[in-house]
Amino acid sequence: MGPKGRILVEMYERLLHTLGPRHWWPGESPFEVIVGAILTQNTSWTNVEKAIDNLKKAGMLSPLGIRGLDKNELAQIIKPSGFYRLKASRLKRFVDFFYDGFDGDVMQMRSHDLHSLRERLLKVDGIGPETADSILLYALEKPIFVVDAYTKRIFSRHNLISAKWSDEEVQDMVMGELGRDAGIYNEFHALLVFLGKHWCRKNPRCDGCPLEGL
DNA sequence: GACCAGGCACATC
DNA sequence: GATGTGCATGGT
Repeated sequence: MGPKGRILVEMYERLLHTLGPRHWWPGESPFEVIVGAILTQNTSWTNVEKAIDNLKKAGMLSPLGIRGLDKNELAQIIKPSGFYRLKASRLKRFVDFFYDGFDGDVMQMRSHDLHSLRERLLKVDGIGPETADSILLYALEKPIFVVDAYTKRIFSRHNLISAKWSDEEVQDMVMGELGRDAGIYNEFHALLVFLGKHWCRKNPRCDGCPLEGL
């Protein structure tokens, strides 16, 4: 582990101790996590919750449910999450992929290795790097670190990266420094998002931030 | 009423 | 490779 790794560990420990474990991802089943990952693309989580509640009330929060729904009906159900026509198509394409490749079975999908799954997910139209990685980590418990806008903002603020780094470069750096550990990646990403949402946004000047001085 | 939110695909240079 | 645009709702 290099100097950056030591800063990452310090950052992780401080966040964990001050904020506490985040128990991510919110969702009662791996499939719900996957749906949330697609619906939250460039969208606030409160809007996603409304859409997921609608799906639950309609009894359609399942692979079969979504597969059986007409795309326009699905779009109406998930409307609060925004980009609803686009996301209806993306959900439908994911469940098609899920049945074609894995019989709609999370355990079967989980039995494949990380890198082949990532490649296959990225071929699904509407699933990009962050959505794929969130699915891999939070629904399938694969050891991959999720990079999002918060991650890059916080890391570059603390001089671990420059703003120019690609998401993949950031991911490689973190995984190289911390080693492969799904539990750490899970908690770390959750803590960074929590910090970004509940601290950075309200305190842009960083007064009293848990990471002050780092 | 602007601005933002846990992206992604696609066009253009 | 870098940059710009459409997609849409609901909260601040």
